[in-house]
Amino acid sequence: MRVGELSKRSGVAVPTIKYYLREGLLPAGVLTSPNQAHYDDEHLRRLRLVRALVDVGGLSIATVREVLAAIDTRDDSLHNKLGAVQEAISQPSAAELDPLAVADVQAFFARHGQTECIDVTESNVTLMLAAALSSARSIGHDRIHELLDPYLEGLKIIAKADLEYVIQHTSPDDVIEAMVIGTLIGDTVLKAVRRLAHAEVSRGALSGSPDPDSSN
Amino acid sequence: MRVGELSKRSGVAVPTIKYYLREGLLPAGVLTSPNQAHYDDEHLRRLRLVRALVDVGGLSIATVREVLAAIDTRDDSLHNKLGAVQEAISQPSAAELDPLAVADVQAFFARHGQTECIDVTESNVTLMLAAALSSARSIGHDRIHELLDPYLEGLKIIAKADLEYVIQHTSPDDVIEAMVIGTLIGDTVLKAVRRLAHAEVSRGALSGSPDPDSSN
DNA sequence: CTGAATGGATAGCAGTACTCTCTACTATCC
DNA sequence: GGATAGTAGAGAGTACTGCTATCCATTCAG
Repeated sequence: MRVGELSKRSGVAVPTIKYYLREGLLPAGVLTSPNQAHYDDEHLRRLRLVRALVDVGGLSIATVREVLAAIDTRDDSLHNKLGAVQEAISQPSAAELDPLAVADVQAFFARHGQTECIDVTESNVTLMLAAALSSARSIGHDRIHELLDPYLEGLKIIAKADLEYVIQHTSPDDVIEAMVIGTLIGDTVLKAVRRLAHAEVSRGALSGSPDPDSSN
Repeated sequence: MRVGELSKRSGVAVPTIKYYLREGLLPAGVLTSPNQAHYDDEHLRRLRLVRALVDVGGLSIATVREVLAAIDTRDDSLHNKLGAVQEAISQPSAAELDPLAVADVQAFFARHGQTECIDVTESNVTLMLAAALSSARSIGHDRIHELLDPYLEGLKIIAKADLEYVIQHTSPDDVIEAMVIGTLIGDTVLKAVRRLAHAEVSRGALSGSPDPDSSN
């Protein structure tokens, strides 16, 4: 198909597709003549992936490029690839780290099997965690780290479901893509469902009248 | 204190503070003369809150303004206030909703006590959820809704921990602020811990050598 | 043959979050 | 009392992002 059809089928405007081509988010089509190129279903698929990363994941164009690069690394183990993708989609805030927050993270790791001291700056994921705890501390919430263990407990259930989903519903070729999408969409879904859970909980606990009629 | 000291104590540059004042994120100080104003600890506190919302929550200035407005509504029940804040911090993507995704959300509510049909467009939270499921569907993941129930199960544990944290560590005056911060920082923490959980899980399941040596 | 579409390139534009500059002042130290 | 530093308020300017618009030569479709 040509760019016009690609645009129609994906719902992405032609100039935007051209922009993505320029930015390297989309591989160039096969040139059949100096000003005619042919795009296939892989392009369509990739284009939809880009849109999903941007729309659902809220990723910047630069981050999308990193994620795609990680996905396209074909000569690496799935585990390493997933790690690379995770690094790409986990951009920590630039704020300074509170050493106490770093200690919180290290203690958390120590509690859960990590025997030796870890360096939180080694991974964006741990950095993100430490940065979040730092921010909490900076505004006076120095007990947030107490939430880490219950969070992990809940997330074990969630991560297990994630894994099962990926295993059941994707071919090996698509595992990484599914993990990215699942992670990003899952983040959004988790956010939303957590808010619903909060609302549910607050209905009983925080309502104007101290009415202990409910739930739990 | 004057703006210079406010800046020093908060780590926010004076021009930025002035910008926040202009944008209504920070109430004006008490003018002691035409070009002298006095700021107190409440300003400092609010300023740090703004920074936390921006840095940790990744909220836009406009969204921060909405959140603050919701927090400052003093004549409303906590539950309603929390709802308003949640609406403010839950900005769904603008993409079109897939009716099937909407049905997924409705089915989810039906499974969990909501007897009558809900209108997903009535709240940003449900809209966010439906939008995420729509995006998933648009790229061929039409089974993501199967994750909702396990997610809820995990999130019940998490939300309970959230509630306990808020009750134990905050005075009634600060409950809403703590919920906002806890929600936003919690989102980030959840993201990070979920990624760690994925890494943990993938180490066993996806490693290059199909080595069934581990875990669960 | 004609007109729409295409590839490729460059320029422009709207939004965001500041940041800079300027004009009055005021406050204070010497 | 004068130099110096700090301040309020307001508008313009900046850097970056993610498109969008325009242009041109070419080419394909009818």
